[in-house]
Amino acid sequence: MGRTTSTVPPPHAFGADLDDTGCSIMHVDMDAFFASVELARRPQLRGKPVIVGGLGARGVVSAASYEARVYGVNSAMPMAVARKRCPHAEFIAPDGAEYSRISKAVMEIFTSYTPQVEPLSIDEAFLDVSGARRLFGSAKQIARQIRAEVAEQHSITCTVGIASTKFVAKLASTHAKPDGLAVVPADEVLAFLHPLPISALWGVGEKTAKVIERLGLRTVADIAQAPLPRLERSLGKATAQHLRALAHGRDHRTVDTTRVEKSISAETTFDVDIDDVSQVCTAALALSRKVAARSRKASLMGYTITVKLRSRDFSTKTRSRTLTEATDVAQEIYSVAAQLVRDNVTSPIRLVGVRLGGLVDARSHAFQPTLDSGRADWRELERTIDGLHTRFGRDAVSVARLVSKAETRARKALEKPWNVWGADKRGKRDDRCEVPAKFLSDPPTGRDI
DNA sequence: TCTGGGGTCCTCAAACTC
DNA sequence: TCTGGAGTTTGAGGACCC
Repeated sequence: MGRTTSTVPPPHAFGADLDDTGCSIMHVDMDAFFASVELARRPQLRGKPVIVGGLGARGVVSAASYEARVYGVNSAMPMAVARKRCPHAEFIAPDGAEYSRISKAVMEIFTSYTPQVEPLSIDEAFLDVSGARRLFGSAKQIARQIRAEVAEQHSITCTVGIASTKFVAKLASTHAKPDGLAVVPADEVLAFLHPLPISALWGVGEKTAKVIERLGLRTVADIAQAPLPRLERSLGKATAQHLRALAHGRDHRTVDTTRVEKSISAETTFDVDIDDVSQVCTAALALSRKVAARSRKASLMGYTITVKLRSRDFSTKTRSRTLTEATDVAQEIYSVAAQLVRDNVTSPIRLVGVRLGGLVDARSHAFQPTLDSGRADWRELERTIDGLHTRFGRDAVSVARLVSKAETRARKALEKPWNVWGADKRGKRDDRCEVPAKFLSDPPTGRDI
């Protein structure tokens, strides 16, 4: 979200009124998306600097309005720094559900012009409009209509880059921000690309830029002219060939509407570093539940469970284990994650994460009950809890270990079996959210639940 | 200034298989 | 049956993206 380092646009080969013949790839990027959504629903804040991000001790900026950027506030910046630079800004915690809702609605506008839409993240997408021209006009005309519709329906602005390839379209939108439209004509691609710094290339971040600079290369033109073996020695074969192709304006990737998720993860950073393994395990339990619930919602199961541990010095350790059967059961994910945590926590931890990888479609992948009959029971229980969360909200049911003492006290007054296992308050079994009979008479036990 | 969270992809080395 | 080499798989770490 606007994380790309701003570079000086080349003086030529780029603009809103240039020839778009042969340019059917569009990159649409919402401007300061999270901040714009907040401004749209709180118009009284318009004109004020708005900063969206984690408000905790270790939060960072997720998005800053352009008024805040004037003060040097950018995304990924520690919130403490943002507060110093722009103390009078409006600071808002992110509302992921609302951003997802608006994102979905905006993507629907895109698909009303072409089915060839590849969402890249919550706030940007590639569109291939080659098949939409007869109906809606040139790429530029389509871009203008899309921008107008997004602004009219959601009171937020977006920027569109149009080019013959995805990479150049993306660069064009980066340079046209905010609230802009830019075309890079097919025969002007090299004139547009070559003056840019190496960091403009997709895949060149801080580390790679340093390696390339050590070779004495500064611009995209330098990469295009450098001997390939020299690049390969420093960057590895794949990266060198990739960057070299981009520097020559070659990008054969098409707009891909069939991207599938490869992993589902959740992580959390503690307000203070934790050296108590059991506390790290408790966090891992909450993360395992989150990952499992999301994988069930997406009808996915995974084979590989990875735990990520970040220490005080920011060094990061990942440890994984691959199961013989795919799972979407929190209890299974957690039992592996907890073991990995216990085996690998040797110093205070600032971040713990849990990832489920090796994903397969749960609908075409039969769940394998093992000799341990509890496996199917746990799955059934967790599916029931999913239903309760959908109907009554995420606070309706939780795991005792994850409920704070204050909440526990508050719940004492309501402490009846039906409050825990999903029946209604009159004590009747809920026929729409069936709870496994086993757990009504014999709730699950175990060290961690 | 002190660094979130959710992802993907690449590289390298070790383990495994043939 | 043992052994070495080549190819494949897996795990770990790092870099990058938004």
